[in-house]
Amino acid sequence: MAMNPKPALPVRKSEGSKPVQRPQDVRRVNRASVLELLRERPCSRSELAQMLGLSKPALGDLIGDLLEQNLLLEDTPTPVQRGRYPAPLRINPRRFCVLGLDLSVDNCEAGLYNPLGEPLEILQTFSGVGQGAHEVYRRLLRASREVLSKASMPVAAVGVAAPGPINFEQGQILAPPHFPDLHNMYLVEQLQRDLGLPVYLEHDSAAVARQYLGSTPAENFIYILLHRGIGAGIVIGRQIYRGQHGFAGELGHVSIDIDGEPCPCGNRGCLENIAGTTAIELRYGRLTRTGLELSAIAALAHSGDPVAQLAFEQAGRALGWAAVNLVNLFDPELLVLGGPGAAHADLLIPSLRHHLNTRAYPYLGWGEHLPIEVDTLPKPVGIGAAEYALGAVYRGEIPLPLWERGSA
Amino acid sequence: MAMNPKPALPVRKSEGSKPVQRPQDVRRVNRASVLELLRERPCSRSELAQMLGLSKPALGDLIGDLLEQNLLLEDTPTPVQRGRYPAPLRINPRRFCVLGLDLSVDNCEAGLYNPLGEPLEILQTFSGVGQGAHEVYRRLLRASREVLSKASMPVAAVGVAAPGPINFEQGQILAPPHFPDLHNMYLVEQLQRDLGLPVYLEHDSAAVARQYLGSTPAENFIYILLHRGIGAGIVIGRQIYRGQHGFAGELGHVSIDIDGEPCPCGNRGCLENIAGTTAIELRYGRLTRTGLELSAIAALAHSGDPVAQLAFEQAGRALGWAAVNLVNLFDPELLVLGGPGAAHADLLIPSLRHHLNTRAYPYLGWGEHLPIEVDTLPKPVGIGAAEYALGAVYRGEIPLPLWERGSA
DNA sequence: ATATTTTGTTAGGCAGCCTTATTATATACG
DNA sequence: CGTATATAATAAGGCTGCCTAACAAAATAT
Repeated sequence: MAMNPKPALPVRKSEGSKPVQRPQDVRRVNRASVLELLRERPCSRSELAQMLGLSKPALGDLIGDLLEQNLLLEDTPTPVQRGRYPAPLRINPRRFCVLGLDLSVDNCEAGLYNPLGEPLEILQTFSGVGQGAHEVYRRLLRASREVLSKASMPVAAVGVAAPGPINFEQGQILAPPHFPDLHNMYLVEQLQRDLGLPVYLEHDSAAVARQYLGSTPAENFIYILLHRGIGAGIVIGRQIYRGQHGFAGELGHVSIDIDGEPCPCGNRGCLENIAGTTAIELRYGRLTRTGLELSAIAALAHSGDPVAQLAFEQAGRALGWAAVNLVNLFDPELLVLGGPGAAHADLLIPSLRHHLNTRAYPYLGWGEHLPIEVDTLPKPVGIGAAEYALGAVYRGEIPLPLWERGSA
Repeated sequence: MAMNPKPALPVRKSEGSKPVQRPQDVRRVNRASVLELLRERPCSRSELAQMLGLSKPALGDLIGDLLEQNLLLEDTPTPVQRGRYPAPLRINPRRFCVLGLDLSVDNCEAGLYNPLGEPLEILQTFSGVGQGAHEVYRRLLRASREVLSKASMPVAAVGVAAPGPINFEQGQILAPPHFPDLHNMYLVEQLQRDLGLPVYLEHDSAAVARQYLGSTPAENFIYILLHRGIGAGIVIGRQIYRGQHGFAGELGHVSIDIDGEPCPCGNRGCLENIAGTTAIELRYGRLTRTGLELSAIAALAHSGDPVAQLAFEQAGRALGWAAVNLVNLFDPELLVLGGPGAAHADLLIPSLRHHLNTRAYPYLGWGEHLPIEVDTLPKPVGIGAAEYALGAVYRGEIPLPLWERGSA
């Protein structure tokens, strides 16, 4: 089933920024802006109008639509200052929900999220790497159905994050190096058929970056996802950049050493063979002839073990090198470290920071001033996947499921 | 004069994509689209309507505006097929012109360009590196005024390309390593004052990329500018990406070797110290104890000199390494080589291509299929600078200068 | 009580697009 | 030569979505 030669259904391209060519598109744009602002915090009509630079009547009209669709709730006005009290508007957290899936090498996760992106119900299991496409997909579907059965509100869409590379046109996973079961799987088509919902597929690293957009005002940043591999979610103008073939951000396969060790990917000296979590474990293992897991090595490093510290330091140094190059190429506003490796960011950041401070193009000390944030959110990939689905609803790409009038 | 502590005039941010929030903005967007299409080739109203996906009446109306402003000319209908002949519309090449300036290390160039970006008049001289900010600016201004005096149509705006880094907010050149005369110069403010025209400042590498946009349909590509330094113009969705501080694309200071030679920029193993034109000259010089210029070395390489060939091959290999990393990070659709170094692209490309083919993330052979084009346009930087000014006119950011009615 | 301030709505208008119908200009062909 | 057909461009009327100006509502200040 995973090997269908061709997809039959039309496949949704996600995050498609349609051209703005007519007045109706303006409405779509403004509607999405309103919802994005309201995700941050409740606002009154006046406040929204001012923030967006639109007139009060225009905004009132727009809000009217959203209220009618029950996407927003209007709370009772609360005292603020003198003058009529503003009526706080907020997103209706019970209007609908979305399903967010994370299909990673060792994690198979299905979660329900409310319109604010908050988790309602999460089911985590193993993806079953090495047991074949059929089995992997079966687990994913089973988890999805189980979670869906618990939904207490209509489900609008599904977002799924998977390792790249991905063919977005066809909704097909191509050839993730550490997850051969998925090779050439038409994931979108299958899920759409089996779940009967619109499905949005995204890179895992793009998904986490998408998720992080919610908690940062940064316009241009790079989210470095540290796990066995290393991915980069590239955000430009608050848009995820995917590349021509949906392939951008393979930071793990950037070469740090032109004559380095060959990597299965074809390149040499790939970053992820030096700074990926597996690489850290292997390095420590080679030095000590043991086979500890990452967290154990981190614990040793914290308790002063110099070899364990070295293992992390070398990874940090390589990441620092990568960071310098990213800065000189992208000039981002922010770097974010996330994923399993980021749990031990305190061991990586000192050498990363040192490299960045001393080597990034030094004018005005942009290297020194570049903030590095650590994303500690528990399940960032699944949330990111859900965000894609949410975004589609916000942009009005998906017809909203019906709701029972009166169920505030 | 070049050291004004603060700029007084409001400085124009160039290429600012204003938000689309109201119906009028839709017009602006569609107007710019029409003009971009007509730059490629003359089209009829029907053809334009179909290409843009707009209705014929809407397009007719828009064209009416543009004709009224004399920005377009309507030629006599010519036989094409049966049915009424379409009236070809084209951009009026005599409606206005723009000034394009290139202030590079060894090139100081002022040119007039018509609305199609075609050069009308170009004056090339030396920038006077090492003679101080005052002298450099004097030369630029003098060349500008001399060229402007030859203008036979109203001048709408000025575009100027300079080496980075640049502070775009302030219109200030910061600290180009090879051109200390320019450090901290408020170029935009001075030019606006001295020329009395709106001025748009851009990186040299971004400018050439902007220029190349005119001759390629590619959405996402990277223009690699090979001169003493190496710059990258990053184009995403047919927009130049500048980075948070207008600093993106410093490809020359990406490190190819974490333990390589120190570079004045603070990093080690910088690409431009291996593959820049100066680096090639130096490498050949070290090997042969001579001091030839690049073109002489290239001539020797063509005539079979193995040392000269090696000097280019090593640069090509480093560029290939960079290309692989760019592909794995950006997944571009196209790479373009331009600038003085690109004149000898035939000596660089074989090893570059080899590296790219064997090492880029191999799925579907995207490395192998990635086209590499060589930009052979004679003065690409000046044209690129002019393009920025043209774009501003097309987007309607600049009030068009008056014209004498009747001067078709 | 009355003035003031702030929020939100109503009414009327403009811009820009669409659809449908009409006019203009050409070829094809009996 | 006249009519059918095809294509281009315009005209008329309508819808959407924004704006401004005026107004109604709801609170505080005095």
